[in-house]
Amino acid sequence: MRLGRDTREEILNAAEELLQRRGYNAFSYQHIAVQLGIRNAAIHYHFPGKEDLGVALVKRYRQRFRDWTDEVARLSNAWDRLNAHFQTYVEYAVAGSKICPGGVLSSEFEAIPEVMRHEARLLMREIFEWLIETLDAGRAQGSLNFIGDSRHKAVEIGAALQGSLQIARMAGEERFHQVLQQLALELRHSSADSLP
Amino acid sequence: MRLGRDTREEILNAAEELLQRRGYNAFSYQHIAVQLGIRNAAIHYHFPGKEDLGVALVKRYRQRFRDWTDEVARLSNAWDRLNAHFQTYVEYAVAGSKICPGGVLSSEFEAIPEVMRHEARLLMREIFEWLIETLDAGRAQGSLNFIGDSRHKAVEIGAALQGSLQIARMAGEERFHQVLQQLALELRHSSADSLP
DNA sequence: GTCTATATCCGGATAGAC
DNA sequence: GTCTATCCGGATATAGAC
Repeated sequence: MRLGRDTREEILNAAEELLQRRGYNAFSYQHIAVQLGIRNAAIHYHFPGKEDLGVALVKRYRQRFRDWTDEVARLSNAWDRLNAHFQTYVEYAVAGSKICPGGVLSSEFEAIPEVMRHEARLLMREIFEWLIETLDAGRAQGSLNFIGDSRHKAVEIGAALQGSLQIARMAGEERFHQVLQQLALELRHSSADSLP
Repeated sequence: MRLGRDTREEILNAAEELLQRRGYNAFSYQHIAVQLGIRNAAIHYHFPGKEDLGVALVKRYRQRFRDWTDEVARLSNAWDRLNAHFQTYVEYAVAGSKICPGGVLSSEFEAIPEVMRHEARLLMREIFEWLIETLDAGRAQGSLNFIGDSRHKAVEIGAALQGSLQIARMAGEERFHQVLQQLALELRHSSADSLP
């Protein structure tokens, strides 16, 4: 209605918020419609089916991540890049009971349309490839310390981030920050200085 | 119908399976009814409302965990106890795209009845209390090595387990085993023997 | 591009017979 | 304790006016 108002974008923004708060199957076109002050049918004009909306959301996450990696590529220190990645999750955490896209999509994996599953797999893969690269770079330059296979460490970190955001919902936001602190402690700890 | 058939138990078993595969909001009384070859209404006889069923499920998880901790308390080695805990998750993983109760409940936390949330919080707390105790015992006896606060490490481990089960769904079961391997490697690694 | 109105379906739930 | 029948509400979705 108003000049410059991009309804499609606003729908995506509202849907993204709802997705990370309630999950895919627990949000409806009604929720979005009420929030934007429009009608149900208006959303169907932009996204004929709910799965179209779902796919658009995941594609947007993927694009955003690509743009983001391009940006942080400037940072020469791998720990700084990894820390910047952590910040994404911090933003979810402080927003209050928001979980990460991967967390939503994997939890509901068996209950989302196949097209969405496909996009979700791609998103996952892209994130982990970046994580592995970053860990390898960090180990090579000495800004990150860890033992074992970087691919294993990457999944461990990704899983811990995803899991701790969810746990924070039930057990308090501190839980998330404690995990973040622990991850950092272990990655920055040179194995020379030992146990307490 | 048949002698000794306990419908209530069978409903719980089917529901538990569905919960960990599809999530709370994505399974219906229909799913259960079809699976057990009974009618919708029969389930309502045992569990008047869906939330009654949900609460019963979480209470059962809690009871099972209490029984389990009593059992493994025999093991004098903390690493053995922790490893036994890991086995619970391995069973979920090899069952194929099953995630852990905490993972389901925390992902859908904003979309489940308040009574379930309450039970879920208790379950979480009990698991983490046990994890912390176990880590402390392991550190004291030297069977577990880690740096930092045991409460932080406990959440890190719990989050990694929960997250990796979910990630395994999208990226393959190996991911879960890689995390398990990495966790073990780090916990059993004496900081004397250093990087490769 | 957004509306009203409506269609369809499904999940949760109840009443009452057996 | 399980059935049949039925109700209700919510969610996805479409048709057609504006």
